[in-house]
Amino acid sequence: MARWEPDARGRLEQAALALYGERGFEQTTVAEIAARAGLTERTFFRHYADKREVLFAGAGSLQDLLVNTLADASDAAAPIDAVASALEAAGVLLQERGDFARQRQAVIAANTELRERELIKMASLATALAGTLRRRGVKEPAASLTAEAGIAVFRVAFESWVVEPTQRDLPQLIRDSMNELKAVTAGT
Amino acid sequence: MARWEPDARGRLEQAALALYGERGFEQTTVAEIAARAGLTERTFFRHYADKREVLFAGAGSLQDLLVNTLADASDAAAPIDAVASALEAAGVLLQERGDFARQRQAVIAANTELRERELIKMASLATALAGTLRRRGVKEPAASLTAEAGIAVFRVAFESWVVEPTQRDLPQLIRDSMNELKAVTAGT
DNA sequence: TGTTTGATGTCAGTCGCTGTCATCAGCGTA
DNA sequence: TACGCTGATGACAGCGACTGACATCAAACA
Repeated sequence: MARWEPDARGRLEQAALALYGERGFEQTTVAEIAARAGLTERTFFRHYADKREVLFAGAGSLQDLLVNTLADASDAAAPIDAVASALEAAGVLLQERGDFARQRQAVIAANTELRERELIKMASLATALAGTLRRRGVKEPAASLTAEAGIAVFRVAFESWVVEPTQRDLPQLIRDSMNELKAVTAGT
Repeated sequence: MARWEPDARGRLEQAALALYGERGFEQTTVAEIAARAGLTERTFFRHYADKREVLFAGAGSLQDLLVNTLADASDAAAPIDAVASALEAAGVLLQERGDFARQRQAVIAANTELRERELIKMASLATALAGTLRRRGVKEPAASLTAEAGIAVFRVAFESWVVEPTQRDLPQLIRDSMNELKAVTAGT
């Protein structure tokens, strides 16, 4: 017989997403999240650094997927296209968790502090992509610019995917956005 | 005879920048900032929404300059080049306040919470630029992509300008970064 | 001269977050 | 079997960020 119910982290994440969605992020206390998960406030902070981080538990695996896909991309591909393929792989992952991703994004969009946290996670993705590009031989500032541009493409595509009523294909939206960026940066 | 010393906001900003630089952001309390400015903690929060915001008082005027410059750009210029000229104008402004900008940036770079705040300010700039582009007739998602790409260029250029020991010209760095982005997104 | 205004002070209170110590089922080991 | 160790959790005190409510009082105004 286990001493505690298993998967404390999962229960905390579920409780937090539900409460943030019902009452809003600011109107929810950490004590309430912990109580719904059958735990105490102190235990919440043993699992998550702060009240926001509980919504971003999956960021690490997304970053791993991005970096690994980019690292495995063909050397023949131009850096921007290698980044594009990595972004599409991330798009596939997010689309598989479609309902969860949309609910989570609605909560984040409703609160400025959560948007801040999301932005720094995106910046972390860009930094990781830039490092991988450098390991592939891309020099600075090309590596950082390619990575930042890629993340910008991803952000715009994800934004429209979340909002759209008709569930368009996220990887396709990413490809479209990338083509749009190329068109927009092409000289007149 | 004035009832209070004038320029409470300016004194708070100076005190905050100095203390954040000396002890670090986390090790500084709002009460200490207020005391150095000859005020109370409560008054600090009447001028700034939170402990971070005191470092971003100039963000509004920077955004105004960006938007106005973009709005006044020649209709003949491609959107990305109109954005580039606005970014260069912002670069001139920052370069004029060179020492202050560098000291401020060192403080921000040293703390994650401050980097989060800076990222959302940059995102706000991108949103404002995208709106101005739309008013100039650019459609979505081209407007958002152009704005986001422009901010990415600005971020990379500003980063290297801050770090560089030799004080290269910031507007020139922005032009170089923009050209690098165009090269990087050009098809193979 | 009386009134209003606006920036500030004072104080109490909530909540995010941390340090510290106690608890106790399960595990390995003698 | 008995014993000690481990690791996840609970309990509690405390700090600092931030807020609401009320008081103050010089300056501007009627």
